[in-house]
Amino acid sequence: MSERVIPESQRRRRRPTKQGTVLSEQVIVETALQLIGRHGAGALSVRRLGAALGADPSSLYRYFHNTDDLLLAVADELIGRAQYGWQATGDWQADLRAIGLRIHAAYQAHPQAAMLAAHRTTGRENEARAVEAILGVLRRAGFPDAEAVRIYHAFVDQALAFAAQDAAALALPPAAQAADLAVWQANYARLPAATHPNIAATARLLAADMRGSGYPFALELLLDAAAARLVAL
Amino acid sequence: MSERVIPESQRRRRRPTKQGTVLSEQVIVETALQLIGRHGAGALSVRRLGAALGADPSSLYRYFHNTDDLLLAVADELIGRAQYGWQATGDWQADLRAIGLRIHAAYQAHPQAAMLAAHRTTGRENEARAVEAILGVLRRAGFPDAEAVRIYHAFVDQALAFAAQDAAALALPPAAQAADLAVWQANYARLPAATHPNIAATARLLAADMRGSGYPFALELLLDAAAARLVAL
DNA sequence: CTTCAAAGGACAATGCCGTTGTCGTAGGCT
DNA sequence: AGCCTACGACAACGGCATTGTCCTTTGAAG
Repeated sequence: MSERVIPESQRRRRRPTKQGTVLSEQVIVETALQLIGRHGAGALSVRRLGAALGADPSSLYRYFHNTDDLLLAVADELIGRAQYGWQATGDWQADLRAIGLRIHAAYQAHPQAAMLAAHRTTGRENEARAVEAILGVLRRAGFPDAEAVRIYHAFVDQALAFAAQDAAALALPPAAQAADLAVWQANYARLPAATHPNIAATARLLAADMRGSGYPFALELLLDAAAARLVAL
Repeated sequence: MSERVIPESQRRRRRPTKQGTVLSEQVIVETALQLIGRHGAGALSVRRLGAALGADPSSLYRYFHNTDDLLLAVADELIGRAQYGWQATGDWQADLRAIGLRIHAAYQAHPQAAMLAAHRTTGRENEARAVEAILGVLRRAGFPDAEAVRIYHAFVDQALAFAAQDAAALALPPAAQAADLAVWQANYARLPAATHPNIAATARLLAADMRGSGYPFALELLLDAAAARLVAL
């Protein structure tokens, strides 16, 4: 076979599938996003995507080389969505907080794609725009260049790392997801004070706190520490 | 079949496989780590693991309920290795710094496994020991329980999230790894000041800083912020 | 209009995968 | 010495991504 993919721009024919769908990169990517959103993590397989589109699974290989290729196309869409509509306010802490939470939220909306996207440097337009914006906020806040770069690095890596981390939790099969949670609710709640005094003393608090993401608070700590450094200059 | 797993502690018989291996949780987990390390994360399948052990794939189900269970055991092994030989010093900041860097280092030693394991709550022995130790450091430092738990959450998730993030970079094929770096060295270095003034102004610093992990500095910021909160109590 | 190359959807097959029902053997207790 | 059953082995099932091949349909050229 060697190669059956034709770039979207060079497509001339549009032939409907047996069930009447007219395929295109756009339609496939959007359906994939819907599939992930509606039926959770494991739902994205070539077979199921084909079924959702009303097309034979193998037909998708006319549009993407393989599943990774497809997921990258989906991921590309996400990078843009994280920034969509953001505007600088002039308050650097508020701005960074907003950017951090936006990145986190955008990726949580599509956990499957997030896991792939979060640790790749694309060097493409949307990424460059984000780097530029964050560096701008820091430099305008008064951080010297070297310090701005260090904080940028910690800030962005932390946002992406947590995004991937929390996405991974969401992308788990429901059973495993429930099991992970149950560990805090049941397992740790029962450890005896004799062997695990600190866990026993805080079990209730742990079970409550570990339900959610650690990111918002971690972000707050990072912003606090950065502010302290700005003052100390 | 319903249930064929017997807890390691209650095992009495040790029957060698056809090829002579004597199975045990330990042997299986260690072989899994080797397999992942040598042939990549994709190499970990029940079938291949069975082959590497000289046992029928189905035999592993006498030791683990399913692959996820096995993966959790591998994850717990990594957590155990991170703590091996650690001792509290009484200086809470130094202690947390040491634990954080140890976790990070232990996972970097097995990048492929780290990617699979870093997102999971194992509920197993080594994890409980780590939770207990970290909570102990924070409570002894004087943080009230609720605050200790919040900081524990941020601290541990940050360590694991960065561990997974940096592991993913290490686990990339060398070519892709080089390409990622090149983005900072070449791509961003060439963006014109007209469109990306902040990147242009810091390109050299960026290229240098983005080579390494953002974790050590992010950890420092977290510890600084926590210390400030302790003082403010 | 008619023609006709080839785009692209469908089918079938390949070789993975995790998992489970079942069987027989041998380990170790009494 | 004899029994029970733990546990390794075998075989089979259904689902996965991917690919070789066929054949219908498209749409441009004449």
